[in-house]
Amino acid sequence: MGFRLLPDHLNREDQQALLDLVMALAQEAPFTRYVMPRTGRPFSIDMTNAGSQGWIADRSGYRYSPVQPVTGRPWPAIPATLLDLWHTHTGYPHEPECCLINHYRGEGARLSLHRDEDEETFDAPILNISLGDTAVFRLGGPKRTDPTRSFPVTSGSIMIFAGPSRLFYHGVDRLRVGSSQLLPDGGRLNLTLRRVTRPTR
DNA sequence: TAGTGGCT
DNA sequence: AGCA
Repeated sequence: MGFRLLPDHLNREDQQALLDLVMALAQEAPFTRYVMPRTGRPFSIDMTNAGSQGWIADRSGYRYSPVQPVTGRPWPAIPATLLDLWHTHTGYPHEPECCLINHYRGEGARLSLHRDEDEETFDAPILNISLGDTAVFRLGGPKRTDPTRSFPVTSGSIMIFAGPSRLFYHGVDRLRVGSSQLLPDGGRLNLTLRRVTRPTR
């Protein structure tokens, strides 16, 4: 089905280096708690982005934006380290345009079952990197009613959603708070690298 | 009808 | 897993 989980793939130094990059990015593009379309209810996680396109949400819907909606400034560039990981693990012949960064601060932080489907193209895989507390992850199939399975995703783990799994439902049920000491204040960071627009060739 | 990146 |  094209889904791959690489448990504990990144060593401690690589994880720390990525954490430092994220903290630097967050100085330029602050983490924001978005609200859900229609209901206006807030998410339980904070988000920011790097890249030419950033994933955002507000009462009118989900979409990609070239600027941070609060500051109006462009997102910072995707660091070379992450571009390297993208090419190594996806083999996709074009650059990713979005690195969505989700910050799960602790108990109660979750992301219910959904698909990444706001992109113009689904040809490119999605690369997912976990830092910090272990997440109880849930993976389903192409329909929301398909059977799901759940499994822990630890700090330094990488997931690749390629082929059919690119559009599989997935989510985070909860954190195992305190399972990692990587983040100074605990919690979990998740980076998802995506191609947003269809490459012109 | 579909909601549904949520809640019970 | 089912909901409304």
